[in-house]
Amino acid sequence: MIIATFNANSLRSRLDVVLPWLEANQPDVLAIQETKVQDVDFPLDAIDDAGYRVVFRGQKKYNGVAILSKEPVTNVLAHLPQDTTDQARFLKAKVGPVTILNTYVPQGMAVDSDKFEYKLNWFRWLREYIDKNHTPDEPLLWLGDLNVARTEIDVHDPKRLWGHVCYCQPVQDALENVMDWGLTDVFRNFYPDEPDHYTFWDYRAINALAQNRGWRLDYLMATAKLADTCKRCWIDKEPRGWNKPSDHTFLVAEFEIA
DNA sequence: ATGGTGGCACCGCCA
Repeated sequence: MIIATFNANSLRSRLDVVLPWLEANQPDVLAIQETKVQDVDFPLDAIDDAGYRVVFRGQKKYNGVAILSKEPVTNVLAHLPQDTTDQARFLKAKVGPVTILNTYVPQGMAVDSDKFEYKLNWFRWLREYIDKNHTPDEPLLWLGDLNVARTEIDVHDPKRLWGHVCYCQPVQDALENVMDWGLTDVFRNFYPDEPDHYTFWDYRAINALAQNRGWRLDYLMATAKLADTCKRCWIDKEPRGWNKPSDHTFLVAEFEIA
């Protein structure tokens, strides 16, 4: 079972990347963040033609999440109950035995902003949600754009970037607190202590991708039961068919699970 | 270089 995650920065603008990637890689599941499309305008036909079922939750202009799957999807929940602002950042679905929590965690804007406080709260709400509704012995996968670089090897310039909303002590603590529930960083399991593995390159910075000035902000966080079945995990930097400067890329894992 | 550009929907906001 191949499961992937991708921040699209507008799904409709990135169909020319997503559709060929689906065709070439045939994942069982692709979780997408920042679809940036209202549900009424979701590109259902294109996804259907690619051979995928899809559940989604979007809103105008910002955020938006979707889960594409070859197999039927059940147990769908389209908002994090504790988050009363309802910003289309959370989508839960079950595919086969695996519960998938697809999230677009708030970026946070600035550490002294209300949005940063919202970001920290968001992690707390997620921890509360899984505490109440799941157990660590289930095959569960929390994935998506988590907007946190976990450690100094997850950013290209840790000295300069320390204090950024995606790389500072409060967000690292907030993320680890969710992981403490019983989740493991699947990619890091395969490449412990190796720097220079990134999933995001800021397209506003000149040559960020070419010089690998990136961040690791996207994750597959699995319970032990699921992580133990993971045979490989990789960041797919191949789909450079972007007609615009790149942003996030695909993070993929293969699980040996029915 | 503490900037930059792209996306969406509106006359700016967010990343």
